[in-house]
Amino acid sequence: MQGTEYGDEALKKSMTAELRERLVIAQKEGRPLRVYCGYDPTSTDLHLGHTITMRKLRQFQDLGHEVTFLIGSYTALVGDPSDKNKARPILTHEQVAANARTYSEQAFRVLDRTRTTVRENGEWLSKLTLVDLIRLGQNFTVQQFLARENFANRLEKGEPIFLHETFYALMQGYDAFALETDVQVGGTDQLFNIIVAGRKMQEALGQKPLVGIITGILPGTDGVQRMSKSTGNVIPIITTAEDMYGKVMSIPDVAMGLYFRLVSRFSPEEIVAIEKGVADGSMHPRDAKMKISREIASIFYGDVSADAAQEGFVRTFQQKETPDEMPEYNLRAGETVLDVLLNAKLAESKSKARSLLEQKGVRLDGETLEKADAAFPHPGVLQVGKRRFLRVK
RNA sequence: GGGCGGUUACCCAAGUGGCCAAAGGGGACUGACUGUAAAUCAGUUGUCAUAAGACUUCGGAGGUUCGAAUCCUUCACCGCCCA
Repeated sequence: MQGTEYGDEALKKSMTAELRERLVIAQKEGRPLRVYCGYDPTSTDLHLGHTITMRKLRQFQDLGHEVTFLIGSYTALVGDPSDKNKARPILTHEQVAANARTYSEQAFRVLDRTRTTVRENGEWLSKLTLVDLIRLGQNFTVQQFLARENFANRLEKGEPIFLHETFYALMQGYDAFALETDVQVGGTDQLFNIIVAGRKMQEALGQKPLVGIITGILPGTDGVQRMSKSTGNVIPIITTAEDMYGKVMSIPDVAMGLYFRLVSRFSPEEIVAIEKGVADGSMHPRDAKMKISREIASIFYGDVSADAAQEGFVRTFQQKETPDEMPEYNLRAGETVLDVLLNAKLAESKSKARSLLEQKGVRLDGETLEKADAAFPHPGVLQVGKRRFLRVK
């Protein structure tokens, strides 16, 4: 139950007890637990936030249980209203299919490919008839939905709650039934979908209600809002060790604890020791953050790449040397400073490029460039702001 | 189906005929300070133009006016109340 976040002690206790009980039952029956977590293919990239539940799945996997990586091909067509102030845009079949393709491949960065079943909930959800759906709906009341925090908030603010959004929980509950789920893993935003919808649905359809493993939610690089592509604060899985290391280094200190607990392999004792060190001043918070950055880069890219990323980071940002690797740009005859900034996509418009120059945010080999319309002085390392570099040749 | 209110830039939100490219806040970006942290301070934040200025933008379309985010018509969408 490490790294879980139920927001309610009683629920945590009962879930812990039920999990124990379920393990005993499964052992008697000589079968592993059926564990799943669903991921809606709403974008092409998985990010660090997704990996919390994936790591939980991995733990079950390593203990010999049966894990299903469920792609919410059908639920993505509806859009989960969880933790959203607004209704999500509805995706088309084509978008969902395209996103789903890339998902499982990324997931195997964490999951054991040979022991993972990948399924899509379209398999069973597409077969439900309207009458089936209505029958499923008989197990729930409007009040139960209105009691949910996010719906209640929207109701109070006079914002729309669309009828289709209520179907999402039903669909997810039906997934739990279709997979004969023993254990479902999900973030706190999934509390309702798992604990209310999933369990109730299973009970109504004659199954033993599942045990919910509810994990904490990882804040994004801003340190406050949940990591999500639409917020623009994600650390993607598919990137480079350098990028991943740098992005973790840029999170605010207050978010460090959650990163340690949710997405690292450090033991609770190690984490407490590090935090104690930071608190009593024996460890610089920067060094603690370097630890977690290296750790995360290492999980996805291995120790060698993680160490290299760390070295590069220290050289570039602590010793202010130019990084070894950076994008390159071939200077063409007659190009001005403005042209280069624009063509290399370091600025999105001429106005923006000009203001970067005015604000002394553009340097060539360490020298501040100021004249937008002057010919580009000479090949060298162009730096925009603190972290963007370009080798102009 | 009826009555009322609403739709403004990345987001929230002010503006109800010229002083509006549009207050304020958030976010983002740049600089200072730092630990590529936070906080703080200063600046930038529609496009084009060295500049003067020009052009596009206030849900869509049309109209009134010398002049519209602001008035009128109409369409679309949202909320509230009534049924």
